[in-house]
Amino acid sequence: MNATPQHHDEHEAARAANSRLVRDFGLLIKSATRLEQRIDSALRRECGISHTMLEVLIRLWRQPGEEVSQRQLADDLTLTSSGTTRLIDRMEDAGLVRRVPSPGDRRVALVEPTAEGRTTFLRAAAVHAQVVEEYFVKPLAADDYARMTSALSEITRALRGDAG
Amino acid sequence: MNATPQHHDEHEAARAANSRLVRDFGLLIKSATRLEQRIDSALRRECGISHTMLEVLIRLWRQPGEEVSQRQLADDLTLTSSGTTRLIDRMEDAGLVRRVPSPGDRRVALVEPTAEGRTTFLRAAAVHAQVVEEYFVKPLAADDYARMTSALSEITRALRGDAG
DNA sequence: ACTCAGCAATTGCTTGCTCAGTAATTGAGA
DNA sequence: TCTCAATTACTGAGCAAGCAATTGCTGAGT
Repeated sequence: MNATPQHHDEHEAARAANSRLVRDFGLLIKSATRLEQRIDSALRRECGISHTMLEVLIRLWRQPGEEVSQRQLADDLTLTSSGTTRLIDRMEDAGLVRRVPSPGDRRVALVEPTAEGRTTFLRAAAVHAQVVEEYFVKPLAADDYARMTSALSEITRALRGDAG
Repeated sequence: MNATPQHHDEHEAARAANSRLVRDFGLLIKSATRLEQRIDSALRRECGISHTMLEVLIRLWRQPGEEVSQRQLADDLTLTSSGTTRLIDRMEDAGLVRRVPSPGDRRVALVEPTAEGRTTFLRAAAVHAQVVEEYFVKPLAADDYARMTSALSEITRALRGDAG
């Protein structure tokens, strides 16, 4: 046993790296990352779109008839406005959505799905559901699933609470 | 009420976008993404490192004395080997780690933390713990927290199970 | 002993994002 | 009515990741 400051720090570092908190939180990040990667590659392979694009399409059909601006999309997807601009560029090029000037405010561009966007969305949603079912629902007992989603709601609420 | 195929598809699309599965899974991705962003920006601001770099440091102190290759880091962090190469490049430039040729296999580069890496890690771990405590532990009842982590273990197990 | 399939790390190129800065438009207060 | 701070979208530059191809090395089968 050596009691130099270095040895003390090494011990502290090992403690920190193996703490409960670190381990558990790592699990959350890792599961989410891997799940998203899995969905993304399935969608690219089978529908030619990214997971982010699917999230846009989901948002566009959340409340049919609602006018959705890029700003709203940016907020809902946790993207910057420039990221959103270029995402919509790509989706427009792919024929999935179109930009329509807002009648009420000439600064905003509303985003609308096209007919092609709709058929792609229907296929993509099926792929998405299949992967989610397999790796999110199936591994969990029904009880755990319910608790998990309520816990996640709490977390997003806490995060939304303050700025940053 | 119009019964054209288009109307049927619109209805299907709205149903898909509002399904339980989609909503719940979106919650998981969004919480994880936002939490990670929050941690990343706190770490950059207060310690000058990214969240990914912290994950490397955590891994390096998981089993002190263990030899860790870039390949192992890549697997544990869910990164490609090229991504890992450049990540370690940056960390080496920042003085946090150093590459050491493996004595047993001249293909592999072992990654070791430096003294500076250790002090940075200790500060970063404190920042990390604080954010995790605030937005992951505190919003959850103790009971929910325990169930959540066991559920996450199940998910990672399911994901690890098959290739992908 | 030699070959060769396979693995570790690296590099060039591409993608998808952020940040910082810009231009047009809006709406609230003097 | 006019002004000006805030807001929307967009653009250029930069960064961190992935994919594909390359290099150097290893170890198993002949």
